[in-house]
Amino acid sequence: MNEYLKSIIEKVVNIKEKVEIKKSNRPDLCDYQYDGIFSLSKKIHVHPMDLGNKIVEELKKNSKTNEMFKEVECVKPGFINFTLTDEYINELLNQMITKEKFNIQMPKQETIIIDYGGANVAKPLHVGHLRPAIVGESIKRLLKYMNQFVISDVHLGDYGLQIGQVIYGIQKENISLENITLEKLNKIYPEMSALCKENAEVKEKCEQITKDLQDGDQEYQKYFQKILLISKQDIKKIYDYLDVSFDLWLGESDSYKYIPALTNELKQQNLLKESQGAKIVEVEKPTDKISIPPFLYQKSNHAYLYGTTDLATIYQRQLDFKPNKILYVVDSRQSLHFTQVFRVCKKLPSTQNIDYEFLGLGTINGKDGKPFKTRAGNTPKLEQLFKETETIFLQDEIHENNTYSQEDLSKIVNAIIKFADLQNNREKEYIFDIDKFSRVTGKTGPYILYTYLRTEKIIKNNTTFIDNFSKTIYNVHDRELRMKIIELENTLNYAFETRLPSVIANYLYELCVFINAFYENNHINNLENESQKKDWVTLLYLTVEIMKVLLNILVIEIPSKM
RNA sequence: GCACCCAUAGCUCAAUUGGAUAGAGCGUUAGACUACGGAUCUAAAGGUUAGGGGUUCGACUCCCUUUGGGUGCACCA
Repeated sequence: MNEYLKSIIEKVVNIKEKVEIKKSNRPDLCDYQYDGIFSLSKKIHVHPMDLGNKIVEELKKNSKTNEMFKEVECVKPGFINFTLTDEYINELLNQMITKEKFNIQMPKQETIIIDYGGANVAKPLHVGHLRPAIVGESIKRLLKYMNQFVISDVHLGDYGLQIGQVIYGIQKENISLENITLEKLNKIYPEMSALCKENAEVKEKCEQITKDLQDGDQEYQKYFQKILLISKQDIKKIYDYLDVSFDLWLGESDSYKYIPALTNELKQQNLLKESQGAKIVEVEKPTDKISIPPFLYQKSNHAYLYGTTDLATIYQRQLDFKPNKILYVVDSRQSLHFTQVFRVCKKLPSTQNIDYEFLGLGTINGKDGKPFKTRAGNTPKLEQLFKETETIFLQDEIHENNTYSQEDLSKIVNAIIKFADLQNNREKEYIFDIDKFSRVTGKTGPYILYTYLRTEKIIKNNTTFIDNFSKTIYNVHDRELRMKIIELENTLNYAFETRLPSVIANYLYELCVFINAFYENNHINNLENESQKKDWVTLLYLTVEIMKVLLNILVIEIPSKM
């Protein structure tokens, strides 16, 4: 459609212009609109109304126009309105149902590394880890669906001060290597973290342990390996529950062996500078309006920092995978840090050709608008949160006579949490209200699942009917649902470009609203007209296929019942 | 102190990146079940898009400014 209009416009005005037909926001007037007339008319000094009419006239000369559009008109300066013919809508739907991936045109393939776990070893996953996991997994699936070659990396925080603190705690309490357990780790970390804040001497000791560990101290390495093993198992358990997976389970510690080569390259480029005993890289540009502080590469005690490992990790990835892009799905508060890291990368020959994207996440807040805490004032652990969600969901009297398998329950809990999270723009913070999210009415996971299941039931009862669409559309609800389905390509492309799973979540919700309206007003089982029945079953079949794909991108699995 | 982000219906959020009359859910009010899963559907009420100025044919969207919130600014990650 865009290409077609573009060719006509080029013919009329004789200049090349990006042409995009948008979905109309005046559905009473038309299905689609083109609103670029004003800027065009300014360029060639013609009145917008005259230009609009001229383009419409040219369009109407072409027989293709009559096949596609029932109406093409310019009723107001600046706009051309398009209304599709039923035949053309059905033609598009037929292509969606017969061709692979709904006949969506895919962007060109690139190698993309996506970094989104960010869990820290030695502490249990809490609410703060929920968003990076869900949003990251969803973006990964979206990119894969859009034909990208994607490699995901959990990038564990496993070599920082917290390890030094935990090792210090273990030694202090005389725990032997084989007696280290998850419970003990979960207890020691917060204790030592607090202790370091009030006791400078202890903090210094922990820093020294961290440094020695990084330098390869045998004793500390043994502890580290054990902690890593225990902690990874625990982290994996939670990610498994969330259906979140990674191609690479690397961490900060894995990047250490690349630091010498990285340091070499920095020296070759003459980028390392001394400052107050530490080594830094200046990242400010002359064009900057604000000042960006220098990137801290190495501490004055010669220990490395998370920025160093971030750089070394990029260096490693560049060697292993030659990626076109690296995406970071992390807390927005890390924005400045990554600006610094990316700027250093852009100065180094081996990493400067990679595109870096910082995909920031807003925080999850409680009902009071402050960061989400339990009643006791702690950040809730994810395990607790899942259990609580389950309880709240089952409390609704609707479920009184229902029993759910544990498998279905966990799928429902996942749907509740994920749909709530993903429908929000990832850059903004949002209020976590589990009572609201668990409700079966409204814009919730359960509503989506309910819609899916009742629609799928019809198809299961009528499978033999699935076929191509005839040329007919039967009523307004029917047409609205078909129009919504046609929007799929635009939606996926937009979500892909913006890296916003919320675009998909919102589309899916709107699709459900149209399905339910269709469902209520059009009763398939009573139909005597076989052709119409076939059309409608086929329509619902296509809808369900689309829902399956979108739910998968949103990391939501479908339970056997609701 | 400097910088960045945010402010939209009573509440929680949209608005395809500058287009026509700013849309949903919850809540409120009024309707629809001898029908494929009523956990649904059909409607109504609810707005000076925080205030003020500017750019533009056109501004929730861009610029300036005031107010109110959040966040970040070198040896934590």
